[in-house]
Amino acid sequence: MKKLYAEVIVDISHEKLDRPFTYALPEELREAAVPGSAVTIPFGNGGRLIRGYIVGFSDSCGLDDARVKSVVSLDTGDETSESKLISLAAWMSRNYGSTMIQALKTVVPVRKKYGEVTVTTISLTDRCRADEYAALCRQKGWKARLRAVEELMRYGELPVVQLRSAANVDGGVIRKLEEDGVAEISSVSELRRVVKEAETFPAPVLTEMQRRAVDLILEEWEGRNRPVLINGVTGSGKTAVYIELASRVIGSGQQAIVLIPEIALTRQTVLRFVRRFGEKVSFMHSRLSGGERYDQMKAARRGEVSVMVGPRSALFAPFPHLGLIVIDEEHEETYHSENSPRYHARETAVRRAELEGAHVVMGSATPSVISAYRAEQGEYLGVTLAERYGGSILPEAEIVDMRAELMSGNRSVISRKLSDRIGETLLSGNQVMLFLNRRGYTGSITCRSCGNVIKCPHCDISLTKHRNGRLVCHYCGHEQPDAAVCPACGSPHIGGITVGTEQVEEFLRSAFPGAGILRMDADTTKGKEGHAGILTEFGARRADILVGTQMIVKGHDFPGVTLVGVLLADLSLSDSDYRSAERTYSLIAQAVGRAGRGEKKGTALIQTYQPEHYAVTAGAGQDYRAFYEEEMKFRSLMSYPPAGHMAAIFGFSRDEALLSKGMGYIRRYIDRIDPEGKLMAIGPAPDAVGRIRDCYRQVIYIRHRDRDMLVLAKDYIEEYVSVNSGFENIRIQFDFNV
DNA sequence: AGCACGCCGACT
DNA sequence: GTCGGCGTGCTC
Repeated sequence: MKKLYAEVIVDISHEKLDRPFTYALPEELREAAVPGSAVTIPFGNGGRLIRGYIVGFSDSCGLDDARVKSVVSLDTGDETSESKLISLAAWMSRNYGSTMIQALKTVVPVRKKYGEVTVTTISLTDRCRADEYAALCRQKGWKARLRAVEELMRYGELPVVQLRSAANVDGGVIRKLEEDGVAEISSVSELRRVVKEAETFPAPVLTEMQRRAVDLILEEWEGRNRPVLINGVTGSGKTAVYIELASRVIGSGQQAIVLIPEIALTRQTVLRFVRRFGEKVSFMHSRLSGGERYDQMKAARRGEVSVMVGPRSALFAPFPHLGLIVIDEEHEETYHSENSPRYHARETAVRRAELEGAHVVMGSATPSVISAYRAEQGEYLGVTLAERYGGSILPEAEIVDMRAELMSGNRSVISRKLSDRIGETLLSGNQVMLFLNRRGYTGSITCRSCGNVIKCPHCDISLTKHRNGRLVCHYCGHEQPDAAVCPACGSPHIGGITVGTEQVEEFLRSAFPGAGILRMDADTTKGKEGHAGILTEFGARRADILVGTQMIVKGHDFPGVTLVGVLLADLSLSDSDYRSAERTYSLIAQAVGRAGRGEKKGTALIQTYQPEHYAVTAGAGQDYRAFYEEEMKFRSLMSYPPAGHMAAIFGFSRDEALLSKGMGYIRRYIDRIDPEGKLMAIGPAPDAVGRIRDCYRQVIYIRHRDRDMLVLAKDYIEEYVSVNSGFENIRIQFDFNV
């Protein structure tokens, strides 16, 4: 029988070792070994035994057989938090079709060069002794030790890493100092903490409705422990529920992870956790340096913090006794990773919780259709928070038909009605928020007379205008010439809509000369405190009108705002993928929810070219149920998720012709995988961005009723690609969360 | 990260 | 000569 080799990642977090090593796999271990298996292997010159993880197998090895060592044993049953994270990585690599190394890197952060991370400190045992020792070193000419002792004497105590670089010595020298009794190394760390000496406050008293939700969830935890989906209208106090549940978990000696979409936009949520749990809270954000991030993870591992608040990546905090994972705003797209492994934090959280016996609680005012579907199927426990906190009433929403506006001669982006309302609101001394929906802005073609959006005849997805002037479908590759008149009504007022926040601001300045106007978009928030600065200004009522893109509708409460205007509400409907209606509903409902958070009753005005579209009407009324029912009809009809399963196969290459050829072969191969023909494939077509840094990108979508079939197809395709030499210069990536 | 190897100055 | 610290480089 042929010899079998295992590719093994060694359990040493160091840049230089961050690659697989080949080991021979003894015959008796073959059966039980799978990718992700923990193994004991000899490593280094001394052949000392360390832990490693199998990431793959091969029956040949590229190097001299004599140099290859053997796997000593398979390690099972050692269920530390770390090894559970490794199995999570194995699951991710399998489920999302990435390599095990990529998955491991995502889950277990690899420590970059030493320098910034301070963990253990070294201190002098006794001053006189150090003096004597220094003299001895001088006499003996022990340069390295002398440098180290002198450095130590200067500070008395300092981090080991710092001493190593300052005195230019290695671990051996430092160990010698310890052996000779001059210094002692203490493992008391100096982790840089993000929360220091915060004052904590008792938990706020829950409302009757929140209390009922908590009880329902606690009861579920006692029994089936399904993931919980809280559908709570804006202002119903989901955060209070999260905090209550987190304190229960912490009270029983466990830890909690709180995922949020983006820290800049959810500052208030983070602050509430800090106010409640103080120093026990740590949070992560993109501005954190690698070292700081590493420190936060380390603090979690040691149990020095009990709550980790952060984006997607915080999901991998290595808590020893994870009890709860909260996913706030679970519908947000930032939970879906764009890099391999293209994991979804929601699914991965559920999997991690399963592995560690923890609970998952997610919440949203506008749940993703997928989660709502799972709740409906009983896979998740659905909990509803229907009332707004403090009894404040839902705003009155009105839909403005922009087609009529155009017909009566108003070609500006702001309707007369909205303009009038803005005037009234300013007069009464209240504030206005104008939300410009810029999703779908990239090149879709809308008729301004009838609201028709040009769609693909095969996919029911908006066509996108390419630079060559042709209209292209990103799903199936269908192409047609640009239209001069609307195919539905014949109007010549058809084309891409080009409106920016700047134009809106200009319009407002001329229409309301006295008003204070703030603009918030990618341009004005570049600075460090960009978001916070503008929001504080507006919150302090130093301006009357806030104009902005998506970012202004998320999270913030401004009691002074009584009017919210949504411009181009339906623009996101023309996003070229099947989730465009979901996104549109969510944006409109959130915008409407911003109006009238205080005592005063609010009004929302929704301007649209498609006033009868269900995403618009349901969004205006914040009627999730109505939206969901309609949307599920569409998804079922088209077998789009959650009615069916869908995956994307991406191909990347610098050679466009080669890529097209290779993807064409894959497409034909897919058609042969399932003899029943139930595996549907569309494409290949250029990806949403067809080329990045001279690397061409194409995508094939596959759909099937069962997800297992898609995973099977993935395995087949991977095999196909690895045995056919034509794919050497094409990178293939899978995404199971399209 | 941790270990061995080889270089180089110091001491018998 | 040879002993031992110190820096370098490699680990399947």
